[in-house]
Amino acid sequence: MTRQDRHIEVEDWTERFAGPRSLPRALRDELVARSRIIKVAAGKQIFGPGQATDSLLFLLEGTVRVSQTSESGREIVLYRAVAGQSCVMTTACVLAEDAQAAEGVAETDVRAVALPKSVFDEMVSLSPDFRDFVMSAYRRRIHDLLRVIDDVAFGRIDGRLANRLLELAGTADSLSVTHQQLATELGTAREVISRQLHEFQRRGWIVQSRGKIDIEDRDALAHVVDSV
Amino acid sequence: MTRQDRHIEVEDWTERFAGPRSLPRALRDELVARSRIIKVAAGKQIFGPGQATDSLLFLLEGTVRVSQTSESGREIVLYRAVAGQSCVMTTACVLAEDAQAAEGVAETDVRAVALPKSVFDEMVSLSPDFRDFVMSAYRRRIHDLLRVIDDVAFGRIDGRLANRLLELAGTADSLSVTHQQLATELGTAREVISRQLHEFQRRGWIVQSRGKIDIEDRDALAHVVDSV
DNA sequence: GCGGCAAGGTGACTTTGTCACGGACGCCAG
DNA sequence: CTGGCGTCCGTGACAAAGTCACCTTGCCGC
Repeated sequence: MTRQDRHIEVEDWTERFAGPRSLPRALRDELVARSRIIKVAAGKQIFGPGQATDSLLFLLEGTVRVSQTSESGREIVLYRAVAGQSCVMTTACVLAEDAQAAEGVAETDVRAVALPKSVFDEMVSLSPDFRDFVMSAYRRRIHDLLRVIDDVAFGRIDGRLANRLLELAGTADSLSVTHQQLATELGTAREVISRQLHEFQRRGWIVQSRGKIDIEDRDALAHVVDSV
Repeated sequence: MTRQDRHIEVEDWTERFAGPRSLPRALRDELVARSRIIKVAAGKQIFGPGQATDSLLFLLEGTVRVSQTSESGREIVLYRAVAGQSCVMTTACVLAEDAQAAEGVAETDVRAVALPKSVFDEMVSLSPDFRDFVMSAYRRRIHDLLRVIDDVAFGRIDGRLANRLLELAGTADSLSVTHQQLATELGTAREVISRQLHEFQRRGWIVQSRGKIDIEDRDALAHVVDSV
């Protein structure tokens, strides 16, 4: 990456995250010097237990899946950080400090700004906009976690599964995913997913093939989601 | 409360939460004028859906139980904010902004500083110590929520119940609590709790009477907690 | 074609949640 | 004291979800 490219990137992200109004020129110049743009290939772990990071990541492109693994080895997806949404801070900072079993994995190729903690602190103190951004990021995460708790504690898995299928598919009507991956999404066991998908297929809502699911009846699936 | 009392309170809490070092005299004086000490009786709701608050609470005395209720009416306790611990900010701010189903209830009589949002923002921008305090409060909450998710998704209820019994009892070996209350703590149904307690009693770990549980064998209960 | 491996299927069983009761206890009015 | 009433708790039958063990099927490289 040339120096010019890098400068362009920085101009871009400081305006996106901090707001041009409240970020003094001097501070921005210092940020140019003290941050760097990193790329992570799809599938790589970005943060996780036993991996102390002292920088925070701000997504420019790609999505990061954040999940938690229990002692017994079972896993559940907590949320996704998606570039382009309002909230693009991976909570590396939060989760890395607990030596918890939370980890973040790049789901696609990821491009992000790595901001050292010291710089982060400066920005928080100097830029009200940046501060708002950080606060709303935390709020958003807590909101996501509350949703997970509600689903896991009170939701039925048929509805939760139907929901994930529609979410993961987006506008497409076919998605490549294994039963095990879906089980991990929902924090349950593969057999449970297999049985539910079998039932969905029996009803003609989906068609399964190895590692792939075709959605045949969106409305029926959507109906299951909120019938719960 | 006399003017003198009030001043003492303020001296007290600003030093506790913001650190004397980094809070300018002028700001502190303004805080004296712009905050107030409130009291809440045990059992009263402090924040909840449909109750917009524009001030934040910092606990001086008492404990606040924060729980979430699903559409179906089932409830689960998310965490407790306890005065005297490092983290005493109720997340009214966070949870109130989502019109979510999270609510905070005073478990004991509560005394707290009510800080208007505008003053909160000023303090965040002016005091690094206060900022750290707020950040670590958020971290702590997220940590608590991750624990809840782990328990609900992967934990067995016998272990979770034994854990709550020991937590709620503290050092006492008797606690006044109904099966329904315990069910709410764990986000499950009363019948489930009744059956488990029946089993605990059969094994001689506890003795039940109406609305009351006597702990007979702490070690056995503690062993169930981590056998899970 | 074939060996090996990951994906998926299945049955038996346990644990947890749901539903519909009914009985027990405390408390207060008559 | 007695009859109601509300809360608390017990229980059985069932449904939903998770666990365990083992099997089959499709796929890919050789």
